[in-house]
Amino acid sequence: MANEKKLDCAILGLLSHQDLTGYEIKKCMDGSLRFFWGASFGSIYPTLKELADKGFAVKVDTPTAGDRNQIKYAITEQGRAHLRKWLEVPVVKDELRYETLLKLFFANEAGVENAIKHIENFEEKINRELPIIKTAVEQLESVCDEDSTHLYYLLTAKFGVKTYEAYLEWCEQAKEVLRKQEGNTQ
Amino acid sequence: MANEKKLDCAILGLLSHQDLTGYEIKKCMDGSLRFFWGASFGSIYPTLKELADKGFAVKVDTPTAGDRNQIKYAITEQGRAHLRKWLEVPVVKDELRYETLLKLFFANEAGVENAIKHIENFEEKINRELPIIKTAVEQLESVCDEDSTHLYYLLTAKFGVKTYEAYLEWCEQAKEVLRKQEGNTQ
DNA sequence: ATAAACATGTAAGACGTTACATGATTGA
DNA sequence: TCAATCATGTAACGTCTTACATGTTTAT
Repeated sequence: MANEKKLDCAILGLLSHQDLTGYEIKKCMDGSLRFFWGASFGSIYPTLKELADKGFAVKVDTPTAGDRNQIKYAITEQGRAHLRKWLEVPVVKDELRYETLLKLFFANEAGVENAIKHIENFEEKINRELPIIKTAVEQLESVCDEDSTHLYYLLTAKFGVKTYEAYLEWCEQAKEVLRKQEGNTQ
Repeated sequence: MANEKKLDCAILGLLSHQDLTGYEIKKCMDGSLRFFWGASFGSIYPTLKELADKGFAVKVDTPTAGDRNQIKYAITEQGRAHLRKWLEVPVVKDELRYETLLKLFFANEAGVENAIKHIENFEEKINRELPIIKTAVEQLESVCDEDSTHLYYLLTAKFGVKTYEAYLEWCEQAKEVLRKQEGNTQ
């Protein structure tokens, strides 16, 4: 019960908000879920078929946009029940793999400048993403009474802002420490 | 070049600090790398063999503790070169999968109380871990001149403190928002 | 016309976890 | 003596990514 395939639940969750195609699901993953979840086409399409096989989702006819190759899926009652059951089970594990920190941890082998470079790359990426999330927060704050799904989206976006700001503070601090070191040994 | 198997590099990195057995490597993963990397025995032992096959590591005789079933590994010059090469390549991607946020994002389907529960579970876990990391920071700060590997360890630990504190702030905020909601709709 | 984005899918392979199997050593 | 920890390993299985294959539609 606790070890459901998570992509199943992620997709089912998206379908619980609205009917979607595989392509649109990918866009959600790269959009609102971007900073805490991800999936490739190569996993989305097969999973969507599995979901249909299990009766958790069904293809729906799209009268709109006639014969674009689209296949829209809708969640079924069974699918909704499955999703709900998963939601009620406690989280098993948040899986974090910061390649940046891994490289930093072993940076002794490659030198201070190299370490600073990794931190700067990380910082740049965060600086690119943060304004996007902040914009999302503002938009969501203005509409979050209309639909309670917005509220949860808002909370995850706020999580993004909090952590990204913490990242940036750390980057400053870490660079400073390393620059001092640079003077001493190198 | 950029797509090295990361566990190879993580283990090589640990071996660059000191000779280790598979069991000890696992303890490092569950210790100092805990909050940003992880690996199971089922991946460590086979990887260690692969590393030996490739000439990146070698078994070393342990005169100490004679015939305990230990197999200690040491990094070779080739292994060190491989590690250095990986360290010099920019980070490909930090992979974050917050199951907690995934459940929160779709919490509309299971209700406010369920959402609060997930946040509280998350909060508890962070509250358990944070003092451990803080202790590590203090210890590292007192010895970080002796050995520059300590400096990098310290920086990653500080990252942990920063982000964990941000998590906790967010938890408070998020619970407050949800408790307000609870009054309104449920 | 043509590039970008839309749209779906498969196959191969990499990677990792869980569960199992086995046994020694240490400390209470 | 008995539980915990030390210690190594394999097999089955699940999951995901990458690369490939294919074709349409839209906007410039």
